[in-house]
Amino acid sequence: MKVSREFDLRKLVPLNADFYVRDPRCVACDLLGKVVVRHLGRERMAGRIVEVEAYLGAGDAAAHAAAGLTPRNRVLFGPPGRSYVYFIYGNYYCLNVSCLPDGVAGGVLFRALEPLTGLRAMAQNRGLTGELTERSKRLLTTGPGRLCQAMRITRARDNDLDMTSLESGIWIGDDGYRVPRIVATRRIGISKAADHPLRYIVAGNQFVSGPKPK
DNA sequence: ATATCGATTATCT
DNA sequence: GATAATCGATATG
Repeated sequence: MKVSREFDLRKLVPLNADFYVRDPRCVACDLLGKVVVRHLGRERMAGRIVEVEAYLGAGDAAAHAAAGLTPRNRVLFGPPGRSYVYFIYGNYYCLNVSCLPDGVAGGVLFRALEPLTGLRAMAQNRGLTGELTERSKRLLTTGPGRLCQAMRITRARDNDLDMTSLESGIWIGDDGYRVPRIVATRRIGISKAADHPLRYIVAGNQFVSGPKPK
């Protein structure tokens, strides 16, 4: 998949809030192939979305929103297209985007990106030294904790940002790229409601988490 | 290649 | 006090 050569940040059009006012399952599928852009001062990083998970509202026992509104998860209940960043396992952050209209909970977790620009900075943020090989590129943004570390996304600074705005530091754009094929599987790392196929991956993409396919 | 396990802390019960 | 939308290191086939 040689998208990086063709990638042009200037051709990226931000997704508007209406995009996110839908069932998280639809939003999740349609986010595959879109691009996450991170601005940090002069630093610019971007990666194509290749793996996501949908989290629903009260009916989804695995969703943070299932227990009702709390200070932590309030963004999920708020307006669409905003960043929900949470801290997990004492070490890592995970990035989500809120879905559905204000007052209705739902979100999509970003699980893996194919790095496009700013790979050097990402490697530095991840503490990786040495040459970037095809192998080590997979360690940059493959996995929800990794992609947050690579892009220096933290809850204190980056929770509840408007991801439809170029000004916010994290936004999502469409450059017209369309993914070849989508596969749905069970979600990773959950114990409740684990049997629903709400994880969506770009079939055959090397940057999807888990054992390397062939 | 797959399996197991420790790290480390915010959040909720 | 228990758990977690994880990762990386280590061990073993």
